[in-house]
Amino acid sequence: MISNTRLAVAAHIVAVLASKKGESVKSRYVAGSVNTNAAFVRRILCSLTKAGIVRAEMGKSGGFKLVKDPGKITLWDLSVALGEERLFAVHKNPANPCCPVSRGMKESLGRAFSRVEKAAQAQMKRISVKELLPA
Amino acid sequence: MISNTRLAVAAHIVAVLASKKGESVKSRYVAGSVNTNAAFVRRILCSLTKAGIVRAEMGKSGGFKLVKDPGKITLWDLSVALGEERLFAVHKNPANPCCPVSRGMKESLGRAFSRVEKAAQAQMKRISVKELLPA
DNA sequence: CTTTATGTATCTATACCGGTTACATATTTC
DNA sequence: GAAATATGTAACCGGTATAGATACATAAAG
Repeated sequence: MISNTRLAVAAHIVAVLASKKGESVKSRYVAGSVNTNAAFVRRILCSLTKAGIVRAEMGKSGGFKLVKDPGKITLWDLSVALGEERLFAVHKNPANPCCPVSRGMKESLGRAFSRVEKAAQAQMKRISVKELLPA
Repeated sequence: MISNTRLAVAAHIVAVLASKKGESVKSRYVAGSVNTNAAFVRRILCSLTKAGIVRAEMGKSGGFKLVKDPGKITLWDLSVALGEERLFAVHKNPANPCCPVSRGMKESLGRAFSRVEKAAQAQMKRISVKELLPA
């Protein structure tokens, strides 16, 4: 049902920063842990920076460090930072005005999906990055 | 977070069948309500048929009809029928064996995501197609 | 036998995902 | 001040998924 892995990668990235306990970490190092390239990691780190989860330091001897306590950064925080809070998509085909079912369907689906997403959201708020770290 | 709209379309399709109260409905008619083409609708109806939610009748004067009570067909039933029960994806990059965080990350993420999916699933089981129909 | 439905394969345009390169900008270091 | 090296971000690319469209074999009714 899902397409991209950005939430997973974001969580991985933050976990790496958390494991360094506030030290400055370079995107290249993080990329090594995720096993991807540094530019992709920076793209995600950029969203996290704008969300105030991470601080970026420019220039030589730059890098990234966590701003918040890893125990207080939840999966939901990351989803919001990435702008990916929706779990379902409704088709965009225009409703058929001749069909009563079609007329109300997209609104009904929107409400139904919102209920499910709300339940998921509640759970995501209960899972912090700290729980992803090795014991 | 989601890419495809098959669950939404499947729900729409079943709602149309439900509104016809067990009568046989042609894929072409359903396609008119969803505002898409009949082959796409049949592709989804095929999954629903295999899942026992719908019965297909071949040949001239063929069509589709609901097998189950619309009040007993849930969003979760449809997701299972479509083989789309996962909401999140973990990146497939191999773990970096030198990094303790990386070593455990994919398992940790799998567990975390499963918890969220379970919450979503519980909610999806509580929403039936009947609730999507106009009052 | 003709008509007309489903089942399914194939083709296509579009979009997205993630990898990659490149380079402007910022900041430390010398 | 100049060199070195980090982030920020745009641009491009190949792979893949989505959904639309056509086509046709198969099945059943008339």
